[in-house]
Amino acid sequence: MTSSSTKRSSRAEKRDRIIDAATEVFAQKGFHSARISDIARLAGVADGTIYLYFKNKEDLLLSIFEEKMDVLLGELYEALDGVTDPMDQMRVYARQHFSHLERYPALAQVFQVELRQSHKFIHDYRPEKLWQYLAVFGEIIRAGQQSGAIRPDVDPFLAQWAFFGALDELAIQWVVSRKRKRFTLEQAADQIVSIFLCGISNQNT
Amino acid sequence: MTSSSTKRSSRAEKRDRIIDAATEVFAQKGFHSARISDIARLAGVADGTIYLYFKNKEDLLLSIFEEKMDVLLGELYEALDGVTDPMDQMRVYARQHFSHLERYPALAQVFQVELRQSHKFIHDYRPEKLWQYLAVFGEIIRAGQQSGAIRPDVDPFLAQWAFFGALDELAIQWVVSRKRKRFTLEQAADQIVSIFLCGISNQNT
Amino acid sequence: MTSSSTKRSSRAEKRDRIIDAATEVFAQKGFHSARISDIARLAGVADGTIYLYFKNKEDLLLSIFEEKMDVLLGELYEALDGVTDPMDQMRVYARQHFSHLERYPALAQVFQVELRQSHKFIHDYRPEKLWQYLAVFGEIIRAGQQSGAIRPDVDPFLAQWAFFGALDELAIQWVVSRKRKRFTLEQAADQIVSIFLCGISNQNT
Amino acid sequence: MTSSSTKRSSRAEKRDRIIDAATEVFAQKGFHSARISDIARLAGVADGTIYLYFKNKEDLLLSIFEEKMDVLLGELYEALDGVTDPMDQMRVYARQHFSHLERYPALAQVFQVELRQSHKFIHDYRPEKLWQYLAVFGEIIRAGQQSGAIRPDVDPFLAQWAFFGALDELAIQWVVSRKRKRFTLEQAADQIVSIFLCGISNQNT
DNA sequence: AATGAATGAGCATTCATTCAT
DNA sequence: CATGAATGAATGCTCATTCAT
Repeated sequence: MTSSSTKRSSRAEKRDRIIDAATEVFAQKGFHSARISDIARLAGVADGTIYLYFKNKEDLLLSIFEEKMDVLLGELYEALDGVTDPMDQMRVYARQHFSHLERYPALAQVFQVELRQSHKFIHDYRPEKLWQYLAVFGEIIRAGQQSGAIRPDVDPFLAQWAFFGALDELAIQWVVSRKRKRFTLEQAADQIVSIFLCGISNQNT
Repeated sequence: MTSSSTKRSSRAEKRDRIIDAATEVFAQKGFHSARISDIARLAGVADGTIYLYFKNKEDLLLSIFEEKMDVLLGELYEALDGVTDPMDQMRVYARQHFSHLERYPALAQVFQVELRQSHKFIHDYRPEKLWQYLAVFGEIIRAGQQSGAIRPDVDPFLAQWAFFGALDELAIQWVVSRKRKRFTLEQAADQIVSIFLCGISNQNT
Repeated sequence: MTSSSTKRSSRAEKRDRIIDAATEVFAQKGFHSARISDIARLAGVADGTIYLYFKNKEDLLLSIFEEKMDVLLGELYEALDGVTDPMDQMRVYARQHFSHLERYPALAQVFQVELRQSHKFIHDYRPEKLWQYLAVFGEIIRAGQQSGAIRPDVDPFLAQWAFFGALDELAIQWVVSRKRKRFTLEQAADQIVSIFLCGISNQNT
Repeated sequence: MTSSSTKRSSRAEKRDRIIDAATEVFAQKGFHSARISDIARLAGVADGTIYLYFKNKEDLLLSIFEEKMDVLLGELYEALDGVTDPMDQMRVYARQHFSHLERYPALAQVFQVELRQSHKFIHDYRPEKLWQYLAVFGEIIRAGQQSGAIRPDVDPFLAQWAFFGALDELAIQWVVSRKRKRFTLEQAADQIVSIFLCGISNQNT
């Protein structure tokens, strides 16, 4: 390993340490109450070092989003690999989404709660990674419509947001009802998929 | 009219003026950027006066929620009055929800965006009015299950959140995409209801 | 005394207390090392109160200049009152200038040293009060030229800056050589006036 | 040329590059706003390298003063070489002073403005090179007094500061009124010398 | 000698909230 | 009830300087 590659890897590693420390601290104290010095201490670096890697506190929050959305997207593609039936794809999509939140509780808190405290994220930011994530669902619908498995009068754009909204709301409720979980995410995934696939009406069965 | 009732009504009226001013200012500048003095000026009162009516800035935000949820609930009950078919009830529910947001854009901004900037609202607050609003939907489902119109294996609790999440997410997208709306809320309402009722699968038609 | 005049006078009085405290602290610790909290403590107000009267730390410094230049100008006019001979006027001008610095050592430090630490004062600010102060000297020259007492080939604009520069430099030297004064300001005033009036050449006597 | 002398000369050359870069950057952005990294980039060295040649940022500023005062002094001696008449010597002194500032505008900015932003330069530093520069003028006066050309009651110490103050103030005004120069330095030099030599009174001519 | 990544001290300023009038 | 002047807590960020390589 060359000196330059050592430096590069140590640089990336330090960046990761900061991202992870920030995720923990943001989850624990909330974005606004989290102090840069808290994050620095947990990451084992000086306050100023954070600013060598991130423009400011908000950029650090948005970087968590970018970084972890990459992981989430990667896992999604992997999970969908080989699944061809649109109904199965949706089930995999929902389960994978919730499974990720379940495995990374601090990240779940940041994604479902803290990120939305950021005025910038809500107002100015263009969360392209999220759109890409949603577009996967949109594509499932379009493909299903092509194959005739899905009703042609469904608007893929609206449907993907509705589906995501359902997932997201249940994820939020699951995150904020820390103590007494009223449901498991697996149950939730299956219900949502079932409703989206078949509706709730009894008339068609 | 007695002097005391005059005072009472003037007190209530002043409270309303503050609530409305706060809604405007929060919508315009965002919760965190909004200054109490901005709200006071718009309401035509002194800064300190606001603290005679509300405990603090966050209480003011939450009071908008409480106050306006009452209106929203009232309108919902009114709109559902006389509608008996569960399917029709859901359609009315969704349309009424969106219609309200459409009529009060500043309030929509506060409900869909600013309210969620409040650490307290997200973490500690128990938004009972929201639960009550959701429970109306849950009851529709339960009644439909009683009458056999709705599948018995649908969990009303999860379904109400999923439905609300879908409505909510589309409402957010509609609010934040200020300039170029990609859809009307009426379209969105009908799609969501259609999907919830019948699902997206083609197999049953 | 009406309530409003009481308020006004207490307001002006508080402003004065802050100005005086700032003068002391700036003189003692230097502009950059002086902390707002130091000034607030000495003035007997809260840190934030200072910002009700001044835009920021630099504005506070420049306000000392404005405020005290008014006093300086007032004293100058008073001292020149009734003096008609240009030569006498110049002598009065120089003595009055130095006498003021001598009586207010903290202010002298601020005027001669700290004010010039302000990037804004040097670069952007238009010290109109200073120009007015200088213009008094320029007028003396012009009047002297009218009456024939002063050489017509002297450029009043250049001469006023040269004269002020001489006064100013000696004032600086007097201020910074805190411990061992090598001269009195009275001596200095007389020498400068003598040189300006008669030059240093021996040929004319 | 030995290797060591090569190194020494390259060392001196690098030091000069840093001095010149610092002069430019200080003149352009002001002492406080100038960043060491700006200077390093312009000099083509690493940030840390500057600290191999200078103790700190302030030392760098003062080193510009020391370095360039040597040049100024050298030029002054050269210009005065062969001039024997005290009156001529003063004229040469003033013209040489201003001519130097005119030829090196960035240096003029640093000398007339930025140097005085340094708390250390004003308070603690003993600018011996400046005293030496002034002493040349003091010597002219003393020699003139010996020869009878200059009034014996002129205090050479006060006169040299007064003369320097006049030169200095006009230099500052010339530097800060970047856009619209109200006078040329040549005019200024001649006026000052004329006033110092003959005074402004009309009575002696 | 040279590098440049890492350090960490240091503080002006805002504005929600209070309370004397 | 209403006012609005006064309060004071609370911290992100910069950048001169260091030092391991």
